[in-house]
Amino acid sequence: MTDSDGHPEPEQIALGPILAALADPLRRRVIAELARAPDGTERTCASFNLPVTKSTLTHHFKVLRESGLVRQVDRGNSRAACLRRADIEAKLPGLLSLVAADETTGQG
Amino acid sequence: MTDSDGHPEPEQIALGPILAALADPLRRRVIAELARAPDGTERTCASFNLPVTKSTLTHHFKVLRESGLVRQVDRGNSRAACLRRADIEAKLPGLLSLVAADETTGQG
DNA sequence: CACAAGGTACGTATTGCGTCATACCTAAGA
DNA sequence: TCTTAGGTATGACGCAATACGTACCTTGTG
Repeated sequence: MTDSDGHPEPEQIALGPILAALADPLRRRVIAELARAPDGTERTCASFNLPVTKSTLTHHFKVLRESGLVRQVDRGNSRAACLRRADIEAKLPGLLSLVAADETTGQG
Repeated sequence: MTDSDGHPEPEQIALGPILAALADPLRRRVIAELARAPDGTERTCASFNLPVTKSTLTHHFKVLRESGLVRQVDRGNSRAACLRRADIEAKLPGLLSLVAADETTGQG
């Protein structure tokens, strides 16, 4: 066990929670933006400009974190979220490409 | 428009409804079994032995049908469901492999 | 210290989803 | 024709998920 601060181990990443997390349009938008960005990109929760309040934002990122899609690291003042690209690609190869290529996930 | 009897055209198949459909464990189990079977396999709704009633079964297959995952064709007495493998693979390549390979989708 | 910014936790309302029961339809067989 | 089997449509119920407001914590800055 490394941190397990709500983050599942790479082997514990399962299809069910991942699909459940990606079923929500807002969460899928977050993953799509992260997937299109270069690997290792760190972004704060608020930087995605989702049309929800702070508490709802926290809820969505908790789902993303507990599903294993993103890792949240403390950056002093705020908390940065970065995509667990390698872990997901190892367990579910090609999934992130599908989300990234989805034109429905409008960023405009 | 061909049939469009609740079946979306191949171009209309979108990631959102597909993921929403696959988020449910019962529906994912159906798709997993169909994906593991040879292409063109036709199965009746009841043949999957899902632990739900008839009406719930109809509901789930409606979601699968309207998302574009399966096509339901009238077979006189009953209605056979078959996986729209080519259509899905064209829009979302690799997705069916992930569902088929998921060991969480226990069939035992 | 005071204050603002970013997140979290708790409680709560509301919506959606899965589930069922019932009633109805169609096709095949006795 | 009657019965049985497989599906569908509708309505209702319960639970989970999304959403919000509020309060609170932490870090950084004035």
